[in-house]
Amino acid sequence: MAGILLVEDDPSVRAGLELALTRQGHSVTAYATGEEALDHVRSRRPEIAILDVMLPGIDGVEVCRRIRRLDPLPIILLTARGDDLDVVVGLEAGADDYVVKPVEPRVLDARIRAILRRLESASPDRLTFGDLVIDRGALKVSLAGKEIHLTPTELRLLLELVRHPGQVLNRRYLLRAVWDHTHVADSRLVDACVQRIRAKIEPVPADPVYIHTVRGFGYRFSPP
Amino acid sequence: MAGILLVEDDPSVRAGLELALTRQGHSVTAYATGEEALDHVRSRRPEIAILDVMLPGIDGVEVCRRIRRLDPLPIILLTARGDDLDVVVGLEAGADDYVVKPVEPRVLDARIRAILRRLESASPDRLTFGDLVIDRGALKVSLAGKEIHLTPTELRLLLELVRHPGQVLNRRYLLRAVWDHTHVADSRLVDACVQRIRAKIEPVPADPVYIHTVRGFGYRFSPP
DNA sequence: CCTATTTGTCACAGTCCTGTGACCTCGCCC
DNA sequence: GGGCGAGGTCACAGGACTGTGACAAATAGG
Repeated sequence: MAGILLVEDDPSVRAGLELALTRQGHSVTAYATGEEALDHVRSRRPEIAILDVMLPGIDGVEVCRRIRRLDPLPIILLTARGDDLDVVVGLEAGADDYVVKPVEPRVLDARIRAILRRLESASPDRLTFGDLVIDRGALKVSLAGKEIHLTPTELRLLLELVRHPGQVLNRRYLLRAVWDHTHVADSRLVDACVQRIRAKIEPVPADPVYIHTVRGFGYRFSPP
Repeated sequence: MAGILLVEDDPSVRAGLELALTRQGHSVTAYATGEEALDHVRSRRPEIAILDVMLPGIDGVEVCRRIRRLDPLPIILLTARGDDLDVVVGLEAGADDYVVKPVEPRVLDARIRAILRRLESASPDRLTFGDLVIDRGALKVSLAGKEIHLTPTELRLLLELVRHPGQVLNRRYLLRAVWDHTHVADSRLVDACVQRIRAKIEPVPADPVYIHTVRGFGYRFSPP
């Protein structure tokens, strides 16, 4: 069901959690280090991340912060210590929950489901930005009530921009997120695609209301 | 700030939590029973509810279920027992978090903020220095509420300075950090760029408030 | 197999940005 | 106060970036 990213350096704990969560019906990918986890977030976009705090190299809290810069996905921190200060620091770093080991798999599962449930209800399938309505369930976009036809790539790019409203996303990021390519950096692909979307959704493409160019950095979707 | 509904039957615990949360800047309404809490949800629509599980009359988990039928507001369950089964049952009942008493007020506050943050779905990566606001996610800079346009290089330099508030950064360092290292150290490049930023963000560029010159060393960003 | 659609690439033009050097001003030290 | 060196200011030409339309390759559908 959910694509879970699990990071835990202790092999036996890792295997145990992976097995337990898989049994609960989740699809789990497990790593031992933060670096691998960050790569995974960049390339595979999991639904939720579970990070052990004590990791070799970059620690879990720092991984949490870095993931936050990449993606708003929910994060559960896992730790052997239940120190109050740790909890506060972890949550301030952007984590959604902080769980003390050892944890019963069914408890972890319940917490995962609680967070995902909240996320579902908080992010409905239909998003409205002024005249622009994006139906993520039906994969339909309409402007002022009239349905707009977007091609698959255009739709993926628009959805990716919309997932981070107000944030500037650079071309490299978008190339990785929308196209799976390990593309050359100086490709005009993103520009061309943005331009095509603008032609369809912007009343005045030359003076965009939704997708703004941020020279030297990338593009930003922001509600009008 | 947030309208918190607190339900706890033990008067001393109730008073303690109410005080602590109020001190953290929340607006708290406290009750001793679930019935009162449900009335409050119906009439006042709080932003978040914190429920003790052991309550006279309707217990906290049941209150949680009934609130869920009324309103999707986030709920934190509070309990003296940390039984795994209780946790699972509580979260299944629709709670967003489950905290075991005794709880440090700052931990509770951190958990409240984590949930509210998730709900607002906004992680405003914002820095504020007096009138100057720098949004690192949106890459927007504003002064006294009015948006300022910075060019890419100006923005990179400002961000680099802001990353080390109060520290003097020399020109060589800035050349490496902001420009690629292929530039000669002995140029007016950094100065010119600082000057351009000052012209945009300093009320009186000749008497800078944000970016200070440290003769013979470099520049220092320090909040006013 | 043919056609229509979609997608990646390219060239070009316009706009905006930026590094540079010259020159000026200021602060500091004697 | 004078001299010196560091920093401020400025204009401008070259360069970097992006928008745009055209086009060919890839793909899907009939």
